[in-house]
Amino acid sequence: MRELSKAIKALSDETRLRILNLLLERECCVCEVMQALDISETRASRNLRLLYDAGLLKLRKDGLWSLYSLNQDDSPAYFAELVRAVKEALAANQEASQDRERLKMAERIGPVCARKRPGS
Amino acid sequence: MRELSKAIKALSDETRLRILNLLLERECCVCEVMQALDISETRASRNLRLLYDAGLLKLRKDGLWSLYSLNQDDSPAYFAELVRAVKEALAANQEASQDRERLKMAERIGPVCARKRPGS
DNA sequence: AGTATATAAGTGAATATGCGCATATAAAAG
DNA sequence: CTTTTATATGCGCATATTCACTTATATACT
Repeated sequence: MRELSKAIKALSDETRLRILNLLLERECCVCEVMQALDISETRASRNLRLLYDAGLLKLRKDGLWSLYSLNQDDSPAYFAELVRAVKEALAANQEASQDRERLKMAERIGPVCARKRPGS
Repeated sequence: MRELSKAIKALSDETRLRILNLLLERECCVCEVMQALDISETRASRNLRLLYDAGLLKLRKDGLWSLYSLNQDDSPAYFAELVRAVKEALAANQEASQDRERLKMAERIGPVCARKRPGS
């Protein structure tokens, strides 16, 4: 019960729903998330970590990059159901689809460069 | 997005998951919830109200009683998916099934009498 | 009207959450 | 070893959440 409420709590925040929305598209590093959502590095990192700690994400390191993706393997079966329900809700959502569009423009260039980039 | 995160937030608390678990069985009044979960009237009432405000519950009045039940009609389609996912998670949960057992013993007798009852 | 009772709501205290700023960590490159 | 850079984290502040205690509502009964 504790584990379940923790996972749901992790999903109960708008920033984290937007992050999950991105990761439903593909694996992302922190700086791609901050670009696509136009949020600070701290905020992206913290919320990714929180989703990870709840057991919803996998983490893979590649040099300096931390690559987060959905954990679809070694998590309780009902996690997948929760994520599926959220995915369905986000599919029709306008803000979510804008974020998905912006993710296509995001580059794996690090937060320093990302801050310097124009727009969005 | 706001509405979605609000609904998920409503589900992200252990007390409210336990309440939802009861309402998946049947319609309940406040004092049945407080008996089955062994919590205070204030706590039961407040958390039922919160689930109601999130759009997850229906409320029906019968004299002094407030009867809450799952809102399966006029709520967004993805609400049903969320609830289904939670139901699946609770089905296998020990504490949840204990609560369901205790609900069978609960009576519609009002919080005053419920406080006087022995046990649980 | 007056009383009993099921539920709701105001208030305040303890705790938790979300975020930015500054700093730390760690891998790569020079 | 030093510097650069992607990410993580300690700290503090503002806000939100949760709960119990108390009081208010409102229905039913006499």
